[in-house]
Amino acid sequence: MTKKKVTIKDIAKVAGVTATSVSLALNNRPGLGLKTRQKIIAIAEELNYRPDLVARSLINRKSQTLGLLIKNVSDPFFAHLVDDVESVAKDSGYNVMVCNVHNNRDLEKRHIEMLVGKRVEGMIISSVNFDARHIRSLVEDEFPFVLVNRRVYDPEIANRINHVIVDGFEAGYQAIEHLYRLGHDRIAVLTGTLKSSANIEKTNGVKKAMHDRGIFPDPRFIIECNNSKREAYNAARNLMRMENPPTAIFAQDDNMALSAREALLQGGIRIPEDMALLGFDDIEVSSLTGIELSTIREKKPSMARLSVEILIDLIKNSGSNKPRLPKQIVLKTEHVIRKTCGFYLKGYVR
Amino acid sequence: MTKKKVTIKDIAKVAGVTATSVSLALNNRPGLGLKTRQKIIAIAEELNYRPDLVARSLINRKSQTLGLLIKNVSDPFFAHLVDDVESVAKDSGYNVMVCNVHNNRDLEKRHIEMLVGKRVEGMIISSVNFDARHIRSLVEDEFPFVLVNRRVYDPEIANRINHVIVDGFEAGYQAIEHLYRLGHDRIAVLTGTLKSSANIEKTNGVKKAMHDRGIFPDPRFIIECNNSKREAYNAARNLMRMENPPTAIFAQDDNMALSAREALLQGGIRIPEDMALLGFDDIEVSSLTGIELSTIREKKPSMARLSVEILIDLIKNSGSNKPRLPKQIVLKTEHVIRKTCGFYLKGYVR
DNA sequence: GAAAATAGCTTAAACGTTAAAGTAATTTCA
DNA sequence: TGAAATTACTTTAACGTTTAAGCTATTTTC
Repeated sequence: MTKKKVTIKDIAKVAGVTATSVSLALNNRPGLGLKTRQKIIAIAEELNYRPDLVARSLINRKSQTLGLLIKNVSDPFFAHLVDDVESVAKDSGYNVMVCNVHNNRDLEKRHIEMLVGKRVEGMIISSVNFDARHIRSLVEDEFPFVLVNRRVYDPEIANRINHVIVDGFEAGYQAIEHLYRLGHDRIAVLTGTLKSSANIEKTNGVKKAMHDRGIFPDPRFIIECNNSKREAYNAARNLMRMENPPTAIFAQDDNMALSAREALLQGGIRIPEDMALLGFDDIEVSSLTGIELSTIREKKPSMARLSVEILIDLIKNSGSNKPRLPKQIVLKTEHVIRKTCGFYLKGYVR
Repeated sequence: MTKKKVTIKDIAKVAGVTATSVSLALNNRPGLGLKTRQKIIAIAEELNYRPDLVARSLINRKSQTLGLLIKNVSDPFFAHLVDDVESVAKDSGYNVMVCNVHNNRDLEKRHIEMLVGKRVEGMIISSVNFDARHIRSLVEDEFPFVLVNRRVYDPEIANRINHVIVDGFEAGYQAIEHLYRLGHDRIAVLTGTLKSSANIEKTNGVKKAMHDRGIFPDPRFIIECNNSKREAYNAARNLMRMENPPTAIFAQDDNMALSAREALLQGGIRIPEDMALLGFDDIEVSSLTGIELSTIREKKPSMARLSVEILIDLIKNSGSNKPRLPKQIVLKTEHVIRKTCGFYLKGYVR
């Protein structure tokens, strides 16, 4: 059985003082004589005392903890986000509770309630479905949070929300432009979940770019793959088997791109000779020799860093009631041209 | 400013009852009339009440939370571990707090204290340096925890600790045997941190296998790369530039193997023709077409699943004081033969 | 119809900590 | 020298919940 925890009272008893004095001593606060102070500290050390952060949280309404909601950590994009968020948060003395939400709206809601219940001081949310109700209640409660890579359209709250996103529209637009200039006009797009603003906007950019260039794609070319590897794999396999297949695929994240790549290569399709491939995110794998996926990535400073900084600022100022404008940051993207888009094969042809 | 939270007392006031009644109603416990019960629930709903889990934790000494210590989540091996642990834990109603420890013993200690302070009910530790003091104090406090992929040698506590590990010795032994049978006797080994039991044991297996086969490796062939990509990259580059280089490299994790691969390929070395390469872990990337890293992996059921199950069992029974033998599980490994070890090139030659 | 049981609620205490206010002894300094 | 200030501590209450025990009025039992 777990041994009984040593509390401040146990120390007090041994030291012959009151719990308050122990608290003062251990927290290094004035109002106590040097001798008593040292005695208390020694006893605490001796008894191997560890403060109960739960009790402390309860009384000062702080937890020194941030919540982070993501899709799932085994996706390298999010893993990297977690890492960055944690390291920036740590510099300000915050711990991070990570929750995997798995495209499950109900799970997201439960996790948000759990985090609020655990008194996290703020949240970074990178998982939210764009019309999520629960976000609204966070806004109404004036709970500090920042959306990352997601935005909310709900007009009643949209301009009260802090977010850090990439310019998905432009990225989508330029993706198509890039492929178009490489000579493609039969371009398939594997979209992420269209419940997420990031993917909606990329898709809008894609459509606008196509429209501007007079491309009217086969509707079967725009496939919602929900950021799922399996779905992307299947979609690519179906595409390549069409009687009149596309000549390029733009996958809205690198995971899907790599899965499509597997499908194509296994089907004997050469990349980029037979099919150009363009991803999004520039996860680490994409740069490996033999993979060399052409892709698009956010420019620095990272969404992770920015969002934590905004969040902490938000928390710090959440006492004051001067209304502050929400920070809504849109990061630009940049192309990382490697081998799979075919640029190095033939360059731009138009 | 964050709005004031609705508490049980607020509900009580509105309902004209006492806090106790509210608690009874919301927790669905007997001792209340149906009408009052319904009224209270309605009001709670109305006020958008969310229980304060901190207060609840304080009183029932439970947090419904497990701690998980890993090196860092952006390493796919650990990301996968996190994912598995979380999903198994969730099935039993536990949340998971993940802490990245980054090879930093002090950080590990602080994280452990934080987790204990936050009253996690148990921990899964996959980060610990084999001689870590802090583990000892967990043992002394009879705090429930399970080591994953790590074991502790300290004889005073070694047989009181629960762990789930892979048979590193055998894996290391067989790695060398495999390469040897493929014709190699100049084999370099990129080890993980030798502060971790997992790597120590792999290395012992390696040495034994070499010894048994009369191989006395150039000491410059055994390189501690600390599971670092950069170090593995540099090590591989140095190896290939030697006047009498090895003909095979065994990297003790796939990350290092892939980094070594980069170095070799960039240096014009063909894999496996000029240099065979064998990894460990079988992370997802390793199977991608064009990578096809030969590697070694744990057999199912996964360490993650087993460890959570053991931990939860431990927690459940931590009230009873019948002493239970610690569970110490050693998983076998299996080879995943792909292209980089050269098996498919020439098969075993001895 | 009196004793016993029950239903429906309340009171009080507890979890481990911190904050605010209070008290007694000591020091300061005009 | 004596009022004011300071020091070194203690007392009390609070954070939001749960729980054991208590109370009262009603119902059941035989």
